[in-house]
Amino acid sequence: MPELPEVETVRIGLSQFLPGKRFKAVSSDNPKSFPNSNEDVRRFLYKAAVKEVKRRAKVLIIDLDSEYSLVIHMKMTGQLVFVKEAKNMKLQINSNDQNSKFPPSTFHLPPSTDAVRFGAGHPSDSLVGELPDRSTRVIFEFTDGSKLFFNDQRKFGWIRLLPTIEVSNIDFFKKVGPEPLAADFSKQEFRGRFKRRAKTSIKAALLDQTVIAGVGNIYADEALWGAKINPASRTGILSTGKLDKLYEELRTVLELSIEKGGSTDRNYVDAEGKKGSYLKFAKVFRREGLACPRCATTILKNRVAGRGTHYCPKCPQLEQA
DNA sequence: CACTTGACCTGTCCGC
DNA sequence: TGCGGACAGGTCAAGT
Repeated sequence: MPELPEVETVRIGLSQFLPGKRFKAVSSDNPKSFPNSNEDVRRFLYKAAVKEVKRRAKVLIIDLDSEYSLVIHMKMTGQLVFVKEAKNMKLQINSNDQNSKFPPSTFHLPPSTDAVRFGAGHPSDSLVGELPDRSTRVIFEFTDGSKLFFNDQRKFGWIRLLPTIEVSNIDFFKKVGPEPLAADFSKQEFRGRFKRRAKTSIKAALLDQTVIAGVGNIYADEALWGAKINPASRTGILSTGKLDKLYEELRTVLELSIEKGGSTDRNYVDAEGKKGSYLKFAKVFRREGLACPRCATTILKNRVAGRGTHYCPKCPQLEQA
């Protein structure tokens, strides 16, 4: 999915457009993507307005003035794309999806309108064409005619409408670790979080959302390269100095990526449908077979913690010598 | 508990 | 060109 920098980029984008917008209609092709009942939608979403768009870990939270919130996890392939002004667009979503094991939603379908993309960059900067497309799972329409599309090829992602006060009680939020970019997140706390995971690889520990929030496969590999740590290293053998270096590198990499609008490997786009450019700056991710920017050794890719893992085999050794 | 593996889905790419 | 298998940015539930 979108990792922390991608979700943060979407949050920043949506924050420009959504506050004050009032929901008029929602449609969904798939209860897995949006399981709320029509009754909940009618009572707490329709006529509610957006107050604020927030993020915790890789999850977006849209607070409404009905004291309800939309909680959104994009998982691997989710996209949230805002489309301003639209007319004559066909809204029969996923009409070709005859094999779906879920019945079509009975949510009220928005009136026909015509898509005009808002803020779309040059076509080559966009992965999103006419919307809705066959990956569109949920469409929100606002009273001014603008729309928010939730596209999700693999259907792992979800959106839930919950009372705002219950958001922090969902299982994921009760267990998730601290925000790595929070001003009060210290090196000491970072080191301490890994004690529980001493016997696993540092890569598995970084990906564990209950240790630190928001790190995924791209930034785990990038931060470990920055700190000259082999991703397969057992967490327990890493020195205080090494973990401190990892703390610095992780924060640097996450901040740089937010500045670059996130990473687009395959599906990720920002709130206006545009790709992020961080991968141009990546040192190891998706660079297997190329030269390490530091020591020119060939970058390898293999499996660590069940995930494709990119690393320089030489840098950590040079460091120890 | 800590740790690993497979499942959830669809699409694409690669080798035969 | 077709077909099977591996793999893809993330969690979960199960197993040891």
